[in-house]
Amino acid sequence: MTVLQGRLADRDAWSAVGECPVEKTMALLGTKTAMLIMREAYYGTTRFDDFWRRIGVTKAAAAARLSELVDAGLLERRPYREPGQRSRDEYVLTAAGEDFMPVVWAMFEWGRRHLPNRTPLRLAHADCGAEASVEIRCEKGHRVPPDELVVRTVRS
Amino acid sequence: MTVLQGRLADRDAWSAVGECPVEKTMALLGTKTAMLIMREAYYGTTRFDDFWRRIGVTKAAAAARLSELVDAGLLERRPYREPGQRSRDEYVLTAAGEDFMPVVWAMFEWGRRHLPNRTPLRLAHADCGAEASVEIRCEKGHRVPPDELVVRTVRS
DNA sequence: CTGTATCCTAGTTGATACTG
DNA sequence: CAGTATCAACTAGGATACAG
Repeated sequence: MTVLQGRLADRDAWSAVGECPVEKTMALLGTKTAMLIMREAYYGTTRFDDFWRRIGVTKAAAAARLSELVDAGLLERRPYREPGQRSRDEYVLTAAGEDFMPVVWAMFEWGRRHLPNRTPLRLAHADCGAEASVEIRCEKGHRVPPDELVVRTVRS
Repeated sequence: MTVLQGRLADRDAWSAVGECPVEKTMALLGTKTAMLIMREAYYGTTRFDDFWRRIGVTKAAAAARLSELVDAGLLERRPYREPGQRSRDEYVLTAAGEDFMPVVWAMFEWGRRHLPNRTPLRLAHADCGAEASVEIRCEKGHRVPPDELVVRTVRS
């Protein structure tokens, strides 16, 4: 499958190189609740009450994860005011939060295809109506199959 | 951002529709160790001893996660024999395991871009040498930006 | 090299009650 | 509606020892 290329002879040294971004990302977002909050945000949810009820977790869990996601810069608290109500906060996606979409939708697609379920939900491209999914592509636009993907080092 | 389309008037019902694949995927693979095992498998690791040492977890944790990944069908135990040694098992990727690549590499790319780190590692397309990343595309080949992605229901 | 067994700690979550 | 505060349950993971 994937082949490692670069200057490091000792494969064991790779894991230490700069500390893996996968590991750091999991440390930050590797909980069921955080991932589902992001899914909800992509669905368009912004209010606290909608988050915890739609996800099906307790308010305590939702509040803890929401705060972490705000601190991590994926969501932003933005004040809003319903007519006749006091000002409250809603949680809106930041650019970094939108950039996280491939992770969530890649999980969605993998689960949809490889786990038993009957979800009628599909990703689609609004502009042309075709179904969408998550793929690995190179800068030249080629689709990159597993056996053509390599991990290599770049010199700083 | 993402807009929900379909026949369901009540947004609260969406989360219940078929049970979300993201949630199921997280239940199965939502641990740091499982995700790093998949990363290692993509790096080309197949031996038990390499897995736990390169990932930096205990043998107990690695063994538990490896068994789960085998049960879930992402990895397969395959007997091999070193000359003069008894037969042992190695862990090799299945088709379902390869399909999981977009999840791991999407995390890799997000972490690399949005978390402080100096990893010199980059994904690349072996055939043409260009850098690679994970993107959302529709069947017609259009790149789908966040605001053009929708989730809709299909009738069974 | 490829694990298993045991004990212990830390983090996530559920349940429930309370506040503005 | 939008949280906070507690407490208890479960699980992942580290440390260590042992085994084929």
